[in-house]
Amino acid sequence: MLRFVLLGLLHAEPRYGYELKAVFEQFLGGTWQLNIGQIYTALGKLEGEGWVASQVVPQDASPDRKVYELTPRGRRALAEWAGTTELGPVRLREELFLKVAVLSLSDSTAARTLIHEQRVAHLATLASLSDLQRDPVHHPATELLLEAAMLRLEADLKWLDLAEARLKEWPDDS
Amino acid sequence: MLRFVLLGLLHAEPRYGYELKAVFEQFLGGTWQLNIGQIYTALGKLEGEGWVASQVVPQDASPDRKVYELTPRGRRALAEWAGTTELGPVRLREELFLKVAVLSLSDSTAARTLIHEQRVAHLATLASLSDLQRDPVHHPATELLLEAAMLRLEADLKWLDLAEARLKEWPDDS
DNA sequence: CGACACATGTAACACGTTACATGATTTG
DNA sequence: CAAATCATGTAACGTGTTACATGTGTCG
Repeated sequence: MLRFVLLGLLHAEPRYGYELKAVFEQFLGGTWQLNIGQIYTALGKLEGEGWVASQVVPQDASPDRKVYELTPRGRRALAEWAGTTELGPVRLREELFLKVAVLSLSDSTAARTLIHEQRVAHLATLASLSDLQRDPVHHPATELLLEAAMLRLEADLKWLDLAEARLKEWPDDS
Repeated sequence: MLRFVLLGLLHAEPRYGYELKAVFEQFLGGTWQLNIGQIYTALGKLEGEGWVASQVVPQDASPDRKVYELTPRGRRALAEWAGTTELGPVRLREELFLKVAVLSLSDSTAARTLIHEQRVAHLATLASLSDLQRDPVHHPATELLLEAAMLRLEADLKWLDLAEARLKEWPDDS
């Protein structure tokens, strides 16, 4: 996935690794921080598959840069990945959901505590995303991503309410 | 995460691997299918950490079973995992979001197509979850999980509408 | 000179996934 | 006997993550 996003960021113009890290993180609105090493291993793999080509560009006032650009095959791979609809049943691998569900099996008091704490945390996250959004620095696509995050947070908050109500209904029947 | 859910399922009563697979998948409402091998490697790791203890139980009418039960340390590890609130910024690593965002950079027509297809797919998934829900076979915790999945799907559908509207506003300014 | 930003890379790990191997017992 | 179900396991892979190593050029 990461590799395809890099591919997507290379679509507009050739870039080098160090730069890509910043572009990537900015594109994600800071919601996905990378270790710089990841960029280079990912680029190595992309090059191995013939999806990008590199070229060392000497620099006057800084170390040499290895600039990558999309190949035609890379362009095709990107289009194929991005154009593929997600089918099949949901993947329900969210820690929060599983924690509440598992806790409800054995210790509904702990479940309630977690719900309360998580609501506070979610509200704080929502607020910080809202602040981020107010900054008009972002690319339109980044704004979309931030809105996705907020909609999900709101959905999760709704779910926390629902979970709390359900826990009251079945006091303790593990 | 998988390991902790197994731990949670062992909280109620000791179980063996083959059984755990079925219990796990049922608990997740079928939204997380496992390869049987995963169970055994996970149990091996849990045993290595001293969180579960096993005991081979000979069987009359079937192969021997290796029954696992929670240790006190396992109980503590489970409580610590489940009781920990998720902090920090959102993790925005959803393929759908990234696909639309990446496509919007270069090919807003393709983005629109993806949005339409994904909406259809999401609605179908929502319907199948709704069917699943009508079956009253599930554990209350499983119902909660299914509702989480549905709330997220609804949020994602809302986002697809929003993304479509946004794409109309900025016709093509990569 | 030392600190810092710039720039590239490797090794090892964590976690989930798949494919494959092995064997006992029941049923047709 | 063959096939299906029950039951346990190993090896290898994919992807993301962390820690670590290395070196250049600038600025105070």
